[in-house]
Amino acid sequence: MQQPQKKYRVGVEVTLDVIGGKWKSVILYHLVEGKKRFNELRRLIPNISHKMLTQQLRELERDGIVLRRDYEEVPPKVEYELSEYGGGLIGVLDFFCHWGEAHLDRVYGDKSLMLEENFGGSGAEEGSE
Amino acid sequence: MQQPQKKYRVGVEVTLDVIGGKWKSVILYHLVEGKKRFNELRRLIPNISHKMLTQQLRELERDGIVLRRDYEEVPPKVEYELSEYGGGLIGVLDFFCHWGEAHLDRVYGDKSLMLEENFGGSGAEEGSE
DNA sequence: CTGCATCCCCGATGATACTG
DNA sequence: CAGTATCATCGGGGATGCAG
Repeated sequence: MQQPQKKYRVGVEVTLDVIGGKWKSVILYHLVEGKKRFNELRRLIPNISHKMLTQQLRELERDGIVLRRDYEEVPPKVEYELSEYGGGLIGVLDFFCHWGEAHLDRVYGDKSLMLEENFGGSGAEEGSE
Repeated sequence: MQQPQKKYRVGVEVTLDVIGGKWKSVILYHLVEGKKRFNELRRLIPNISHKMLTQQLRELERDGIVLRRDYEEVPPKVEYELSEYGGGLIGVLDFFCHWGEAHLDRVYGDKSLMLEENFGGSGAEEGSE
């Protein structure tokens, strides 16, 4: 979805470009729960790199899916949230989550075996607010 | 979705692995219309390479999304179609198509400018049948 | 804390050739 | 016509460093 010159043959391709990246929908999935700060998202998606998160957020922002609010303070504080337009994708994200779990269940018989355990259960929360 | 060892954090990731590839959903989109032969799909998706189509179809088949029927004749004749299980994705595929077109409209004001024109209009059809 | 640029590697993808 | 294998390439994405 970078260059307006890009041509598509079917609407499906467009949608995949917007939310189909390796991380896009995972980011959106977490934003459905509410506003999230940059590092908050990094903790929620431990496998994503700093660079990727920035990049994907930029694209989602450019496409109008998420809103970026910069509090312009020091230290920097930025929050990301689903835009109203992006809210139209919640239904699909929910379906994805549900379908994916059911698929694991169908294929392996026990989805719980496939989902990684929680990573930050050690109470490393920071109450900077 | 190759190795059963792969771990996921959220169902969303699973779904994206199954239908989120660059071509998966486009292939499925065309299969919604009905059975399609291999080269028929190649014509419908002119930008996909022979190898990619084969590979993606194999994965979709392995995941139970599409059914492969080999007529075992010469010349070879193979048809692909959406499985009953894969049919559960039609709703999403339809949504993707619709949402994608609306998105182009929203972003550029005229989606028709973005969709490539049909590719085989030069009458180069071969009536081998 | 958040963001941007650079370098670099590896895997995804395409081109080609060969088989049934 | 359909499938497989091999090789070359391109770009996605990770690691790192610097800036505000």
